[in-house]
Amino acid sequence: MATPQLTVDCVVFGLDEADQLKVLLIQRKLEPFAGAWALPGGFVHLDESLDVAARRELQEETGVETHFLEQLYTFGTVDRDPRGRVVTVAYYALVNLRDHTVQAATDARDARWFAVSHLPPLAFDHGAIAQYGLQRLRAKIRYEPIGFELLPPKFTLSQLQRLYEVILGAEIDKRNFRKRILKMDLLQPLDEKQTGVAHRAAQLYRFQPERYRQLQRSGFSFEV
Amino acid sequence: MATPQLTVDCVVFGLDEADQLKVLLIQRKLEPFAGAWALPGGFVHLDESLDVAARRELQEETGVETHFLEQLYTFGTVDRDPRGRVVTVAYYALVNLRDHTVQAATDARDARWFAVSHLPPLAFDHGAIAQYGLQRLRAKIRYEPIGFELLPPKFTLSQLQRLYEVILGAEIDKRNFRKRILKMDLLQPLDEKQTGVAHRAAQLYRFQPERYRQLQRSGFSFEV
DNA sequence: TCAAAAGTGTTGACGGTACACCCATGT
DNA sequence: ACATGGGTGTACCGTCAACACTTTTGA
Repeated sequence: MATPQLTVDCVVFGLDEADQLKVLLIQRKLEPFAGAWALPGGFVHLDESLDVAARRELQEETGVETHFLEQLYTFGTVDRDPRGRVVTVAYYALVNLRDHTVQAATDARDARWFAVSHLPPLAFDHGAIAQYGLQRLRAKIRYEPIGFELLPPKFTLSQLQRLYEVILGAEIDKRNFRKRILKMDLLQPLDEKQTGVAHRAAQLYRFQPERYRQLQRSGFSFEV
Repeated sequence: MATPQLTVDCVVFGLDEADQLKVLLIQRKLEPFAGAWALPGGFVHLDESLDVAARRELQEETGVETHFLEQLYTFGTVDRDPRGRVVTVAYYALVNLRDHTVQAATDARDARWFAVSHLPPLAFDHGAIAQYGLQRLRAKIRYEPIGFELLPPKFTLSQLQRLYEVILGAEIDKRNFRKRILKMDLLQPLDEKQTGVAHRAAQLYRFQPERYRQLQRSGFSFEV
């Protein structure tokens, strides 16, 4: 029996040096939509699971590897691909952009980071998929500690706060934010401070995933 | 290029007369898993979107039509179907079971309601899918007014409270529950009372979806 | 010495939780 | 008259939001 073809697509988010939220796009070489920007993705092979396919396509098309990859939604309207019936399982990923900037910028495959607020027109229904991913990110960052995936392993509380402010689009009170976050006991203060800044150096912290899982089991729920 | 075949499956929830949470299953006629219980579902046609396919399969296999149908997750491990590579887009649905009891029970296709706490062994990975659906229902019922989909159009506050107690698995204080729910201004008290009960007749209410959408736009968020 | 961000406590308002008794109805 | 669930108000406590000044560092 004939059923639709199946692809995966990835909405990859990163924070740039200026704390701006970015999405990773590739420029299509082939028709349809040759020359247009699109989400990285492609057909699912018969011998790989969906998330393996998503990671493979992301690696092949952009060189990016990510720790955090989660299924977003499956898009399956009849006319979303002019080549015929293609259903796509969309994923979203969070990466520490500093690790990837150079690779993506110099990449022969022409992958680039775009500010979420200034995405170019996208191929297929990828514009809608990206918006959906952003919506999910905004919702999920409030009740799961996934923001840390966008930061380097060692970060300051101000970096974390700016991350929340950018993604949620709202200012947050510094003292209250610090109290809330530190009270959760999820961050480990390191024996290091920020260096090379023209002001008082900030304490560096590390997120403790093990601690989070432990707290989760005892009924704790993350809330920002 | 060969890609996986695509099916849809539905986890349909209903509340029975004794306020027990039930799931609708069908008994398979064909191999693989002939004779085993399974979620209603089947292959996606080339000319129908995913949610249309889900509704069609549900209707064909059980006679049930539902107002509330939402995508759950797409399951795509390589070995989940012995026939070959099959990816399934799972949906969950909520129905007012009283409307469907007779149909399903007398249905030639052998569809039956099972208590969520006593599901038989299911075909494929349908057991895991059903559990995932239950988890989603438990989470979502707290922050979106979807519980009403499980009740008749006219219901009492006690019915609603029992619904929450059964699904969340916790007792709720009657006075606080009523205050919270009524304060939201989502329920319309009707000019009718419960009849035929051996105690004081309860006020009947109707959920106002229009009102909810209106409140949503002004930033209101449902919380129970 | 100046600029720029780090760091730190208290108070008041509000919302949530705990809790017990009388009422209406059918048998 | 009795059994069964329907319906109602208050007081306390804890949590969250608002808010401003001192400290450290490099230029």
